[in-house]
Amino acid sequence: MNQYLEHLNEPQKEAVEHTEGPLLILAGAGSGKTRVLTNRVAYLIDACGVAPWNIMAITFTNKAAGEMQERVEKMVGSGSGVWIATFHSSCARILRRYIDRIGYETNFTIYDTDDSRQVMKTVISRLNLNPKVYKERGILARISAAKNELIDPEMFRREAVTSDDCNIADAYRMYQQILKSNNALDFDDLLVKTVELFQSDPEVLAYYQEKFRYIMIDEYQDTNTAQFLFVKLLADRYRNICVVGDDDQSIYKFRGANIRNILDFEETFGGAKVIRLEQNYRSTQNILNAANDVISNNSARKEKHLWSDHGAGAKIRFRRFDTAYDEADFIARDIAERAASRKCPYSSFAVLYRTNAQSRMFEEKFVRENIPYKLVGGVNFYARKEIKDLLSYLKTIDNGMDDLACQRIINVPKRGIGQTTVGRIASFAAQQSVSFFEAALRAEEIPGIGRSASKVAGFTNQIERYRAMTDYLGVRELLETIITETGYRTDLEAEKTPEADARLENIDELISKAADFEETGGGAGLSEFLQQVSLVADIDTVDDTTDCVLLMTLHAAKGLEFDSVYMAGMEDGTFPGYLSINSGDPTELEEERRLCYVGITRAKKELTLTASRTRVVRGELYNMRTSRFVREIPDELIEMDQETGYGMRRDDRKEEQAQGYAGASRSVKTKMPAFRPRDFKVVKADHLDYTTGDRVRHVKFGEGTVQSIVEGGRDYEVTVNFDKAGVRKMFASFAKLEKLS
DNA sequence: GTTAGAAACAATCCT
DNA sequence: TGTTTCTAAC
Repeated sequence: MNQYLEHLNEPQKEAVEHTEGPLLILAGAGSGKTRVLTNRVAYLIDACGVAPWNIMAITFTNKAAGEMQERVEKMVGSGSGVWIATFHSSCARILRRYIDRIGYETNFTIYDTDDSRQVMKTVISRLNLNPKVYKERGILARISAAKNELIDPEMFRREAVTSDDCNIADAYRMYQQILKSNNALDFDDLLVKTVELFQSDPEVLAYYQEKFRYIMIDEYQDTNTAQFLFVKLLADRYRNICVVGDDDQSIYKFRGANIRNILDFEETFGGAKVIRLEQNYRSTQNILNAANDVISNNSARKEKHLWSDHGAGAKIRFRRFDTAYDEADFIARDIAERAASRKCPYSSFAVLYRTNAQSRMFEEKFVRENIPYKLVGGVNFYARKEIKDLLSYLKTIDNGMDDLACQRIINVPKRGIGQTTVGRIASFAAQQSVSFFEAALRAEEIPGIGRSASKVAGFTNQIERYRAMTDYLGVRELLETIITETGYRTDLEAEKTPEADARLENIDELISKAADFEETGGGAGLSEFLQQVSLVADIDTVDDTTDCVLLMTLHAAKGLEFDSVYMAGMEDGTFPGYLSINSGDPTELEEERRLCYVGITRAKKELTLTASRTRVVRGELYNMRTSRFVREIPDELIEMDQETGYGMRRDDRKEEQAQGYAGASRSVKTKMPAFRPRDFKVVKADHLDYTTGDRVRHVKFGEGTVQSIVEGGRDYEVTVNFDKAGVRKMFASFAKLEKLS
């Protein structure tokens, strides 16, 4: 038997061997689809003699792409040449080569959400739209939705009926104009423009159709219309398309994912073969049963029969606490205890929650318990101010048309170029219809610019020098030059605050990423570096070599698995989120339920669900009911907590009536200001354990010496000279300083 | 032109 | 609660 068929079950084998024609693999959670995909690639190359460069595999994350690439290379030898990438990177790669055929330049910039918002702000003010009615985020959401459906500004305009829609259509058109004049694309454009390129240039399309004779798409249930068309166009010639997905794991409707893509696959690609993978190799039967019970409450889905031969395993634990504080505390301690007693690595644990805002408390508790952890998501590394500043330098150097990047750094670090000057340059640029940078080059011509002209010239000279340097300097060296010469580093070093130090660390990290890129990038240039950097997802930065607990949202956990999973915040209003409860659209609740299904099925051996009776949302405290999803799991699968009595799973009668903030309406929320978790921190201690001159430890700043203690009305104000973090003033009740003997 | 402090405002999930 | 924008003073 072929080596790539060994250790596979029957349907898996069938999936690997079915190489010609359209194939739909309905792969339940944990059914070994990644294995099937990698083996299928290897099988195509080794057994069918397909050239590696004729194969394309689309994965959901860069991380998954990297892992798959690695595994394939291990099987068929290194340098396989198979194209394995995400939709977005694939499109970026294609556009880097051919976008000049549709009127952009190949060194285009990719705008992130932040950049898009900036652009939209100008659009709103230029169109004189009422900013009270038209928020950037809202308009951008509409535009994004349109792009996902491949609706361009003209079509949007034609279909607009209300005056509101007309305004949005105008905004959409102007937004695209600005992007184009900046030679920039937003995330959605990457797909839209690639499809546009394929549709308008038969030569390019034919080239890629010929190239990608075998196409595989993972997580097909989460593709949107633009992605579907991209795939459809590419596969049209050879029709060797294999898609893998699970309709129960479709969790990206908000991003335009169209579940019809997977449901209609057989019709779209006539004669498609369908294979179901229903044996689960990941979880115990208890976990699987819980997942099945929850998901069976959804109506629109393909029935499946997932089973496992791993045995029943441990019951699912459910714990309920008074506050989210206690909840986080329990999870941190529980993990610490289990990791120690079982001698299992921290990386076998994960804490999953619905929203990033929930992560804060876990971080705090994990620091306190000394548990190594990695927070996935939150503020994206590349969204940090210092990183965006430096990247804007690179963008300005790389793409002189990117006005946004240029305006961002023209006065960073301070060069004495203020708003008024920037405004004058911008209007001159508009009037002459040149880019902002070009206008800056001709600063002397700008009326009223006065003495600032020389300052502007200093900036443009600097940028032009850097541009010349790109010929002989790599990205890393260029970055280092910028950081030193502009004084960016010295400015931060002079600050001597922990925040500035953190920024410096981030900058060093960026430099090492640049160095990394130089080593592995094969001589690729600045545009490629910037592209790679703009397309990294949070989850991509997780490396499995460091042993730590992962904290992340349920969305980010997709595709991952852990021995022990903690799902926190199992409350109506938190999860499912109140928006989905109050929307009146049952499909939104079903999507949340699928998210719950995804979460449960991440667990291999152990699943712990936790909830809190109260939760602070935007500074206000609400009473919470246990999540309906918890109640959808039958009693016999759940082990409750006897010791503390916190485990009462069903809310008692009274609580059932008490209105959580997810209740029928928002007005019935219960405010309990006296109970705010913050409040009992502000209670002044009657005495302090330490006094002036004592050595103390702070959870964040480390060790230091107490310089003075001032008794204030509500609290003691303590001044501490920390060894690492310097002198800090703080309130005793917040600082929780610990005396060192 | 720059800064800090106050007021206003916000609403998942992600490339 | 946390962040961004506005305003007033340096």
